Amino acid sequence: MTATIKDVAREANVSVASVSRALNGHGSMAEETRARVLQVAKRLNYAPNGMARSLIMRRTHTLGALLPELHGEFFSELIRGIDLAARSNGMHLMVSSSHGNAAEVATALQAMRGRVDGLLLMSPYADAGFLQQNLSDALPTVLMNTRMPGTGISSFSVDNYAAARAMVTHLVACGHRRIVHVAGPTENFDAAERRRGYEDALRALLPDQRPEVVAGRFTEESGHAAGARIAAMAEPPDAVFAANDSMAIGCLFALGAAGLRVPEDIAVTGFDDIPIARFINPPLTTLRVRIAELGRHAMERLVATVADQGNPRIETRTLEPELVVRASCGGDRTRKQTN
Amino acid sequence: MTATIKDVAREANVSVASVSRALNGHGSMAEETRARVLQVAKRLNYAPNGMARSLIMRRTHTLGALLPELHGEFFSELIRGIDLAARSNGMHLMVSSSHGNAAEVATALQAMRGRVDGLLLMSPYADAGFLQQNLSDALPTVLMNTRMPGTGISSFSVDNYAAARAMVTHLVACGHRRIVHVAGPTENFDAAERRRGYEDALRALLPDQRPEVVAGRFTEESGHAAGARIAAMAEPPDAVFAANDSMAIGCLFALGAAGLRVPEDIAVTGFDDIPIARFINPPLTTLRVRIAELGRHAMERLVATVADQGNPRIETRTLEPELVVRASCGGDRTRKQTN
DNA sequence: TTGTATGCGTTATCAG
DNA sequence: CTGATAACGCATACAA
Repeated sequence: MTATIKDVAREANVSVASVSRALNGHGSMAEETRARVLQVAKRLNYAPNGMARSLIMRRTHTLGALLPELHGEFFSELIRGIDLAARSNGMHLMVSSSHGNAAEVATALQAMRGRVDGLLLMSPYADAGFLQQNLSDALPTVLMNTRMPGTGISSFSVDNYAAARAMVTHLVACGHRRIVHVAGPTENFDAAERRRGYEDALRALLPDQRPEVVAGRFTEESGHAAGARIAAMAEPPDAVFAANDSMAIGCLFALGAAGLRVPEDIAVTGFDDIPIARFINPPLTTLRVRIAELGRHAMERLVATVADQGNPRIETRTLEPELVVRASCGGDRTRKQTN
Repeated sequence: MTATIKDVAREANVSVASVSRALNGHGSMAEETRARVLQVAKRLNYAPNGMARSLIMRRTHTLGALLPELHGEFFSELIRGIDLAARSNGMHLMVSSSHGNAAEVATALQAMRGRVDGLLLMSPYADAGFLQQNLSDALPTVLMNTRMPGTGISSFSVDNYAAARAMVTHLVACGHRRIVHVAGPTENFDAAERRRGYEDALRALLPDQRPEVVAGRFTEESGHAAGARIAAMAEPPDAVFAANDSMAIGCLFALGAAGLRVPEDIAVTGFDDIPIARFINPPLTTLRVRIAELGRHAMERLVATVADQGNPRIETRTLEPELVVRASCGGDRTRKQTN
């Protein structure tokens, strides 16, 4: 059995109160006593029980992160930022994943109660009503990329719509006419926003072109499959805008395997700017979302909210991704089009 | 304030004991009472406090994972497996990272005490003595890729040495003579084993060749830098064996950017078979480590150990990575060498 | 079937 | 400066 505070007290011939004082540095006590207690504690390899401590202190020193998934480069980056912020603030991190639908989020939410001081929630599948109903207002919460209830909750999100429009605008400016969109899961809010941006921009800029969407699931595999389908089209498009980089990369390889040259025959662009995008060949034009930074900011806000308690300042930050043009698409393309 | 068991008891006109019974299904009670309690609990949106529950039950239903890092495709895969096993066994997951040295591991170990039912530890920087001293034998522990204390602790690891030898053997069989190794961090045990395998195999197979090692840090960036250095060598080698795929991929792009053709001029191979390796072009020959599966197995063992308690079966599994040959290197290469 | 009382390990309040 | 002792929220042996 692990040593408890009582064991230390007995061995050091003091009360448990004194042990607690010695360890936490509260109150004043004889230096001699303190030294003895500390020595015994070390000898017994004593470590305070987190549960008991949390129970009375009403602080678990743990922050929860409810994410739809843990897997893939996007979440890897996100977790990096989250972990960084948590750790640098002396907080533990509890992660929970695979919330493909609202019901699972509800369950996870319940399970976190009394285990964490605050919650970072990213749930692209839950709507405002659900959140309104399931979010305990006793538990400090920060939302990420989630349709916000509009009130009382800090929220960090990416302006998917505006960014998608920017990408389409860029492609059109490069002279592309038939631009296909490889979409994310239909129930996913981010995916829906990106698609909406694509469709609106296309209709506004190229009224004679009909938006054309190929389904994907945000994974490399699904991007690969989408690429294969695109390459097999009767008349392949001259540009592909994938809803995220993973799919863009999968698509890239599929198109290459099918004999299409990128970017000469067909341009491919993505969304996120995940680390691998820097190295991929042919170069990938994409929309840079500083994922890790976004996660870190959200977590920092959560820490502040937990610390403030009485005075929770609401922060709503919307980040517009930055267009990163890596593939050259200017001169040649335009000329080819105007010919 | 969040509702407690007392609130439910008061509202339902029963004792807290009855509420507890109703919720946990223990003991027998009038169906009518149970229904009333459950209804009140739902109305009050009551959820048991995890801390208090853990304190008395002596089970936190939480498993801890101490990893050197959370970032990158390798850990992304690992976490996937870990999370999968934890969740499918109804366990919460607490992660802790960035243990670049033994001291940090010790701190993290302390912090986990009393917060988790069991620990999955991957610490390529800690040695047997350290573990012997810091691992509480009260806390079920499973080791991953860690020099084992040899006794009493389940351990799952990759046979880095044998795999590295296999890779060198393959390269030599393909006709390569000057094989450079891009190593991982020197203090990292996995990295050291892979390097040892490379050196031993090279000395055994090609006694006239001197092992040549370029430093790396397991990251894509460091692989890229290593590739640049290799391309700049007076007489570039005809093969590169990187200690992991991330570096191999970074290296690949750097070599390509420097005008070297892969695999015609120089072969590049890696270690891990991370997901992206399937799509990369030119194809990457690598050593497949079923990372997610390894994580899942380790976690399953941990769950079993936690459940057994009195009778902890020790399981030591060593996984030998499988050679995945994606790049063709047979005919041409051999001919070129023999000319 | 139900309620009372005790304890889990800790911190905090109050006397001494 | 130190030691009892009461919480914290919950589960359970025991009594009713």
